[in-house]
Amino acid sequence: MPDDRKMLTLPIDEPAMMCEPRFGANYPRETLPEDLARDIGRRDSMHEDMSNSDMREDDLLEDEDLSEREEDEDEREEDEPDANGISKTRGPRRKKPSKGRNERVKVRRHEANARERSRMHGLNAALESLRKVVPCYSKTQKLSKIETLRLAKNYIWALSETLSAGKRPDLLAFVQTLCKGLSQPTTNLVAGCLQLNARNFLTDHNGDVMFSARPPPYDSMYPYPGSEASAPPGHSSSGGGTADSAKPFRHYNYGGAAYDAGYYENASPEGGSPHLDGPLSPPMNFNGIFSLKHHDDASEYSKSSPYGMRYCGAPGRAALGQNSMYRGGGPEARFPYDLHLRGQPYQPQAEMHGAFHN
DNA sequence: TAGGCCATCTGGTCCT
DNA sequence: AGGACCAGATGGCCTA
Repeated sequence: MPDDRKMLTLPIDEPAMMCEPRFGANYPRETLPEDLARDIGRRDSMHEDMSNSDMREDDLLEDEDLSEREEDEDEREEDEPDANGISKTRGPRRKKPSKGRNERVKVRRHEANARERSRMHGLNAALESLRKVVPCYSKTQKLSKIETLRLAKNYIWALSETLSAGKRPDLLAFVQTLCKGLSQPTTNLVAGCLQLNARNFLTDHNGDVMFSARPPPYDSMYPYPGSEASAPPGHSSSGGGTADSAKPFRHYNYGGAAYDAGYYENASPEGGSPHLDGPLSPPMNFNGIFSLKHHDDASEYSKSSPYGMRYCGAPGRAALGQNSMYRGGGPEARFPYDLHLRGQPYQPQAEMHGAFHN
């Protein structure tokens, strides 16, 4: 049940994508925002009725010096013998914590709480960054933490599969992979982002996603020149969908690698990562592979990453970005994606955004 | 009202 | 000693 109800008590500046701040950075008490300090004070009164919760540490240290003199008296009160005259406590006598020491412990506890809050805020900021680079990002309907992590794992796995296979994935199978292990609401969300009929998804008791009908084929959403001509007759996809809902699967030749059905057949993110050699490691910073983001503010998304990546239907047409890891090389270096600057409008992508907007 | 999700507090452990 | 990290506990908010 993703929601946007909770508000951070501490405003976090949007961290640069893939450049998270160190968690639990030093958070000295005196730099606490006013509202946070107030919050701490409120909690103090709530939990322990601490009258001087906002006392500064140096004040407390002063107080501790003063109370040091009282320690002897404190110790005298300690270690009273029981009815049999035997001391209740054995071993070295422990000093009863002085009042000043207690205060100092409380202050340290508050500082630790503030650091912990800060650390968790950093963690949440990182999670928010992750939400933005996995499919179906929405400001209004946020994925829960656990679902974000699951979807990210599936996404990485699916992209790795794409890279390792070096051929064009089937949209159906791609979404199938994305939805593995996700809750039904999240599956519906992903399906909604993809403009797939959620009824096509059937989550079995193992949490695996199955399909009862074939959603619009990938090629219908990403038409490419000459695709119809290259479609082998009678070639159907692995989706096992109904014939009436699916176009005939078009065999796709890309750089010598045939794009065929069953791309993710029997594949599961749980089964370990696909084998990757050399430069074909999972892309860490390439997002929007299928431009499936569900953005409320496209301009913000544009700022999040300097590059977008679009599936390129036409082999060889890609104008790889200067920073592309696949840049250079001969025909074998061709890759089914092309990069474009996020700031530059890309018509097909804009169309896709429209298509994926509910 | 139960359950899910979340933020926060807290004490323990490990490391520097 | 102090900070980072972690996990359990707790309470609030929201939805089905």
